[in-house]
Amino acid sequence: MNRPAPDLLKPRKTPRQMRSAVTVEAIHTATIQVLLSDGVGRLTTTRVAERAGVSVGTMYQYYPNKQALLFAIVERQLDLIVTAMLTATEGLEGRDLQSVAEGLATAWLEAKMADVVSSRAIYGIAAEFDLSELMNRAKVILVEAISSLLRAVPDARIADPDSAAFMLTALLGGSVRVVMEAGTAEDDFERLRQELPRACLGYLQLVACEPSGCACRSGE
Amino acid sequence: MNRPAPDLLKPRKTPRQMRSAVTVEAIHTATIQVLLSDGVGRLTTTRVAERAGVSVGTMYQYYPNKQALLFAIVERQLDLIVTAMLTATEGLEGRDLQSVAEGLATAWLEAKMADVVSSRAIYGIAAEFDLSELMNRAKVILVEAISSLLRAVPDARIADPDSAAFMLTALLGGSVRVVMEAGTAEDDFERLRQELPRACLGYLQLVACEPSGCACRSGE
DNA sequence: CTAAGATATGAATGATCCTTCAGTTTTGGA
DNA sequence: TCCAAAACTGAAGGATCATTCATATCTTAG
Repeated sequence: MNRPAPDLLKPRKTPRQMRSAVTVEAIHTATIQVLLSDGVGRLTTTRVAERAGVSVGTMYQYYPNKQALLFAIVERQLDLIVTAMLTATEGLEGRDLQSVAEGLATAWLEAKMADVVSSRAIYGIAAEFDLSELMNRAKVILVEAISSLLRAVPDARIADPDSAAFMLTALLGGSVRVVMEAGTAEDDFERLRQELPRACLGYLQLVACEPSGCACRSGE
Repeated sequence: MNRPAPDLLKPRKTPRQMRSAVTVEAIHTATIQVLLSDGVGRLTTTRVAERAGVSVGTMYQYYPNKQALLFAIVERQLDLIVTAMLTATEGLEGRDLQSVAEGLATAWLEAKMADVVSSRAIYGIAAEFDLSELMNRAKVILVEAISSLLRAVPDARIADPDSAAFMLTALLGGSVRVVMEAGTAEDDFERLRQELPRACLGYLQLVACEPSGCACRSGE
């Protein structure tokens, strides 16, 4: 949809003085604010600069164009999520099926909820620019980590850990996204917090059962 | 984010002659095509008109503005999905838990896959304009239908059918969306087709188990 | 066949926006 | 203190776009 040369998307220069670091940070948060209050379609370089208390030219000193700015935001946010999930999986290594299922769900929810604002903002960018490359890179890492985590579950043998991991990321990512985009109904979030861990557990129990007769042994 | 007077979003007039009906249809499909090839951000009234083989003015005879055009597209697509799901739930009334779970999953997949193009296009619109009202209306209908469907399952008592229905729509809608947006990898679709029904079944079995001791009786 | 209504045209308008760059201000080391 | 590098400024260029409206063409009832 939109695949410009990659050099055109990287930041122009890194801040050397303290003040410019502050500026970059200001631009960063201003972008997210504008993204939320006005939407991607109304996100303007001028508007961002204004909100950041900076002139447009300054913005272009750090980002070669608007898209680069947005990509930087996405990348940072994606990194946050991925590392959060990676540390979560580390902590779950070797735990039983129920702990793993619920651990993954709550870790994901926590990571997303920690910065609902940024998360929601990113969903907006995704529509306008082609983020599939960035997203896929993150997805691959996650699927791999979860897959090996599933292999290490002591109380269950999952038939196809890769498929299961793939499906888990789709379930986690998708459901949270849908609910977040739908609105701010605190009710819905509460339900999600309650049901998402169950959904993960239910799915894992099922794919763990399949090869041999089902017993649904896991903790209950 | 974007909440204009509703009258400004309704079509201006309905075609009276055959030729205008053709025109409207052409505009409709052209919009989707442009949406896919260029993205929402590059969707231009001129571009749409060109693609439809029509002049810009013609477009404005039927839609008061660009947003109205996009809303019309979304509404139509949403209707398709909802009615598809409603007929599916009708057919599942009274069936056992496994049939219901798998029936819902495959119905959803079928509805979305039937017109991947339009579905994907809509995901794009969602970011730019506030579709939460339209989406919510559809969601409410679906949740209600699924909830009552769950109540009628003979071989299981679901503790909180409303929550379960809510969660099911989130799982279905979210996972399919995520996979569709990620790219066109046929592999992923295949996995989804295989795993989504299981995910639904696993979740339902779990929430059906909970109140009293679990036995995981359902068909296997 | 004809007029009235329906439909289509597309240049012009006015607005918005991204990006640049010549010039100014600030910083930090010598 | 002084200056070269680093940061910052914002008006202006150049491009795109949504929307309008005066005009032209088509359709159909009578």
